Amino acid sequence: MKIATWNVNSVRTRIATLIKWLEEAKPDVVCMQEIKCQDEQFPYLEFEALGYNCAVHGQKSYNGVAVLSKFEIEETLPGLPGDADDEQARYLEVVLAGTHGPVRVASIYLPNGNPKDTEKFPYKLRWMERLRDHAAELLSYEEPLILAGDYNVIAQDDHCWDPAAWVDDALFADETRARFAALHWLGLTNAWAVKDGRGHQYTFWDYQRGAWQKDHGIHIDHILLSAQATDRLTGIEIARKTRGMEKPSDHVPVIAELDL
DNA sequence: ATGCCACCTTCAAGGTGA
Repeated sequence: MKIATWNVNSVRTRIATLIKWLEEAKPDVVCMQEIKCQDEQFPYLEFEALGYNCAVHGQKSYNGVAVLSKFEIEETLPGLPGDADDEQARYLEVVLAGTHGPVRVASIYLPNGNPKDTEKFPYKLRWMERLRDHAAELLSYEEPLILAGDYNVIAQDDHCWDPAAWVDDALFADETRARFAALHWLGLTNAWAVKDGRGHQYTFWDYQRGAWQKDHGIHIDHILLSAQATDRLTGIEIARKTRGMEKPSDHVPVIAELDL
C-alpha cells in the first residue's frame, strides 16, 4: 500500500494538479487536507474516474479533510472526538479493506494556532490533547493504524531553515512540541524518522518571499504509525518536485510504502 | 520592511486564514 498525505490548499483550485500527480505517482491511498469545500462540492467524479473511493468531511471555505482509496472504505468516522462544540472539519478516520486485513487511516489537519496570543493557540493545544486521547483508544485495538496529515508542528530545530525565524511561532512553541512528543510516547512511530530521518527535508514552503526558490521551508507533514503498521513499513518519501508543478499547493505530499 | 494564495461577500476590493 502506497499511502500519501497532502495538504492541497483547495481541492477545486488544485484539481488539474492533483489529477496529473495521481496519474504519475499512483498512490493507493491519499489523505488530503484543506480541501476548502463542502461535501457536495467535492470533485468525486474526477477521482472516481481514476479508480478511487472517496470519503469526505468538508466545510465551507476553510479546513476540510478527505481520504481517497483504491481499497474499499469499510467505515467512515468524521470528526475528532472530545468536543461536541468543535465545528471545524479537521479529522476524518476510515477503515480500509487492506490486502492482509483492515487498516485504520486518519487524515489530520491540526490547527495552526497563530497568533499565539489569541484563542487560536489554546484551541490548538486542546485539539492536540484530544488527538492524544483518541489515538490512545485506537492503539488499544492493536491494528495497523496510520495517522497522516498536516500537523502544523516544527518538531525539531532542523525541521526549518532558520529556527530564529520561528521561535515565537505557534508551530515551534514548547507547548506544541510537548504535545507532539506525547503522541510518540503513546507508542506511535514517525515514518520519516524511522526510514530516513534527515534534517532540512521540508514539506511546506510559503508562497511569499521566494521561500521555495531559497529552500526556506518547514517539515510539518507527518505519517505516524502504530507498531502493527511500522512492522510493515518499507519506504518513505517527500514528493518535493510537486512544489514546482503548475499551480502548486504550498505543501507537498509525504508518501509511505507499507506491506498492508 | 515587503513580496502569496484562496476563501468569503457580492461585482471591487477588503476581511480572514495561515
